[in-house]
Amino acid sequence: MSTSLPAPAPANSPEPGTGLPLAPAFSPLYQQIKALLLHSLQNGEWKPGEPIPSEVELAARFRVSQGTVRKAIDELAADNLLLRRQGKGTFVATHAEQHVSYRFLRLHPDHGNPDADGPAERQILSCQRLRAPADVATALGLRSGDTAVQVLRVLAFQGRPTILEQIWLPGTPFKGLTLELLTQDQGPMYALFERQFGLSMVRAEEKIKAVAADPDAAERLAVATGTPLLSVERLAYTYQDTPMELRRGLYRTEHHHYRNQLS
Amino acid sequence: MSTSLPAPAPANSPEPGTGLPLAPAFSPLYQQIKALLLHSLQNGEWKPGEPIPSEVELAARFRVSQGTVRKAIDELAADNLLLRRQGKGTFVATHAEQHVSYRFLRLHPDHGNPDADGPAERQILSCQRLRAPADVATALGLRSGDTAVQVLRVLAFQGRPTILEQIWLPGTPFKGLTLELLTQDQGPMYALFERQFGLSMVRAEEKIKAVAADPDAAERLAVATGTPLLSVERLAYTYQDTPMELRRGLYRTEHHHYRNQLS
DNA sequence: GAGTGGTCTAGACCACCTT
DNA sequence: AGGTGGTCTAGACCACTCC
Repeated sequence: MSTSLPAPAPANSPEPGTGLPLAPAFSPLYQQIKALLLHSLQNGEWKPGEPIPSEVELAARFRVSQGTVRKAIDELAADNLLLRRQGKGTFVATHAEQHVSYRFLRLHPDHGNPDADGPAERQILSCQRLRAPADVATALGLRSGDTAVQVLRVLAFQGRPTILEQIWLPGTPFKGLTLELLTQDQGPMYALFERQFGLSMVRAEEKIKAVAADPDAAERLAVATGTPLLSVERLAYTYQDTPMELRRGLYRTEHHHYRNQLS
Repeated sequence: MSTSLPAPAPANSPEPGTGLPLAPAFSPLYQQIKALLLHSLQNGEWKPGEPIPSEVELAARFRVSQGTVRKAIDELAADNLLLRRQGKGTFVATHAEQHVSYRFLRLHPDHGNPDADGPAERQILSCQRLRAPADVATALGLRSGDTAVQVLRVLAFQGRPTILEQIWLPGTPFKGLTLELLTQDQGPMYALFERQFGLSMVRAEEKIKAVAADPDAAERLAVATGTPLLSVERLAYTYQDTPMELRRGLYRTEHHHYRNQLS
């Protein structure tokens, strides 16, 4: 059998017209399947939390052996885009109904298990539509002057304000995001983004520094000005690897720490 | 064919003698192969940087199909214990001759690529054998009062002292570690551990906080007392998941940041 | 050309969940 | 019982590396 797909198959061998096979342009079948699955995910054909079709069904749809779709799904599951559950099916990953309440939050209490603090108390301070500052526009791929949504909020654990966040979102995809929506909602903000705007935050990069609390941050976090804080700048991406959120957080670390696994 | 191995096969079905199959005790063949490969790695049968036998050879040795050893190797490669190179073979991961000079160091310069700073200038401040403090002993699984090696060092980038590290190692496995050895060596410290002591650091956990520089750290890092610093406490493990190193680092972050990928 | 890892297939069987 | 994902096999062929 040929290693390319019937209908939407990308070129799999060096272009016959050109004499310059600069890029080998070889992509395995399962990678093509993976790309097709990714398209279905980003098109919303299967929504977060829902099951995708079974492996045999997908194999039939793509005219491919089950082993090949298995390998495609394996990679998507390794990237946490899909979730396999033996005997039940394969499900689209979601930030809602997750056992860990905040999938991307790496702050843990110093003592006890990750959820020892109980649920976070959340307080939205503001939600405004502004012209994106230059650095924000750059990070989010906006044109300078484009409008963006800025959200300020504080998370408290056990009554102690611990995280102050400044969140920037591109204005167009997030049209209709209001303070009411944010205030009434409970559960992770990323779950709300999935429900209300069909935007799934799939991966993120964080840049961490140690900074001194300025007077404003110090007041909101109830610490002395100059207290060392973790500065966590997160850029979150959707399926298409499009940056969709810039989040600047200040974390108190007297009773918590940022945890990371290396390998 | 049965799903257990001829010679050293762990029980694969509920024990016939007991009526309490509390743990299903089912482990797939490829997991058993993986465990055998891990033993060979930790026994030093194949050393860091060296190739392991080919898939067909391993399949013959274990009386198993190539696909099964493939799956075992796949998982070890995903954990960064092995490195596959098409056409050449599968190699034992190493901290030496790695393209990235420090596999576990997540500190990046704010501008430019990760290696824009050039090689780090390293200075060993001290290397002593001491009785392990209680917290160190606990972390390393030592008895209180056991002897440990403490190393202090500073890393500088572009002439600017940036990292101050206090490293604790269990005394017995690291018998013979001296200041001379550390000073004369070039290349990552973990590579020296592999060569001299046959100990491979395979994964690590880091706990990060923001702290103020105390007078001593401030002097060694050439900053003002009270300057916010990243406190990075790393516990590094060998193959057997045995903690083998406790490393407490203070990072300056005026021109660098700690980078992390979330998914 | 020979050896290595990488892909793809087809079929059998197993473990888990639901009905 | 029937569906789902999970394991294992055997064989064919492909891409990459080295001689």
